[in-house]
Amino acid sequence: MLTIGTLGKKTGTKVQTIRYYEQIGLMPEPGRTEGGQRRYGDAELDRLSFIRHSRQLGFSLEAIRELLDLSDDPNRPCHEADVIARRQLTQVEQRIARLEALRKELKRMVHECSGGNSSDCRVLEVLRDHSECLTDHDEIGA
Amino acid sequence: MLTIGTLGKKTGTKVQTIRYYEQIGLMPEPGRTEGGQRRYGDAELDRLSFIRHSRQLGFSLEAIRELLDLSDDPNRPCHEADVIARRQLTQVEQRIARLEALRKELKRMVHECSGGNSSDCRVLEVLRDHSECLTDHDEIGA
DNA sequence: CGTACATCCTCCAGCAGCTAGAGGTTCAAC
DNA sequence: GTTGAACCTCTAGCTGCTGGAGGATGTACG
Repeated sequence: MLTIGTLGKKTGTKVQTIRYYEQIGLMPEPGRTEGGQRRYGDAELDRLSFIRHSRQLGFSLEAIRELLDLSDDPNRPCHEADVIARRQLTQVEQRIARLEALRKELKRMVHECSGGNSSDCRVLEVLRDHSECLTDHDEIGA
Repeated sequence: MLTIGTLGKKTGTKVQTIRYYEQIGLMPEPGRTEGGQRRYGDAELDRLSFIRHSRQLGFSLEAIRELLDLSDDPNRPCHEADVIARRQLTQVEQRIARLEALRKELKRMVHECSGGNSSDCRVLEVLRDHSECLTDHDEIGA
């Protein structure tokens, strides 16, 4: 039986985060000691590891909820998990593409800086005037 | 003189967002009509364009605040703006690197899915067991 | 058995960067 | 004069946590 602190250490999760996961129903309500402290078993350890690992791969908590539901029911088709993972992959690829565009623009901006006063700073100038940009980057960064 | 709605349309900003920028001091308090409605001039249009464009390039509102301060004072050295832009570039590059690692992992996961039941789903299996991963990806996605 | 103190508990507030809605007023056109 | 779109303020909510106050519990040591 693990305390919440030990569980946190084993999974690299802050204690408050575990309680938060419980609050939003991602983690089950665990057993308690007589005094009211949470105690966890191996099932919870596995579940939290799954959650954490999914987070590291960038899945949203909602996506993780779906994945956990699938994982809980061994008869559901694998296809569903695959769809979620592919969706995540697409999102990651889109974000990379956007960030690449930003990187290009920023690099250009920075390289043109020649070190005078802000009155004739290329960085500020580019920010002032979108028309100097190579790409559209309509959507907001990140 | 522009209404807040027109200013929003010209800069691709929602009305509430403009008011939010005013609230946090990024946009100045504009003049008002007798009835209390905001009216904007060209200076505000330029300023908001600058803010929006910087956001598109991924700068945080805090960074934008610094850039605006620089922009407001033509005697400050360009160097400062350059430092901010380079910092941003570094952050973007780091995010790209992390996302590339995620992409690789997700791709591998997805390709291995052969379409059975969730009981032997590779996607779920990989999520369950971090040790199957190629990379470390300690830090959380995005 | 008593005590120290690390860890636990609940509850509430806050971060970025907006976004949405309620409930009411103003402006501009017809 | 009247309509109706756009404005106003205020509050609350989104994601995914994180931190702190103020107090209870659990365990180790003497």
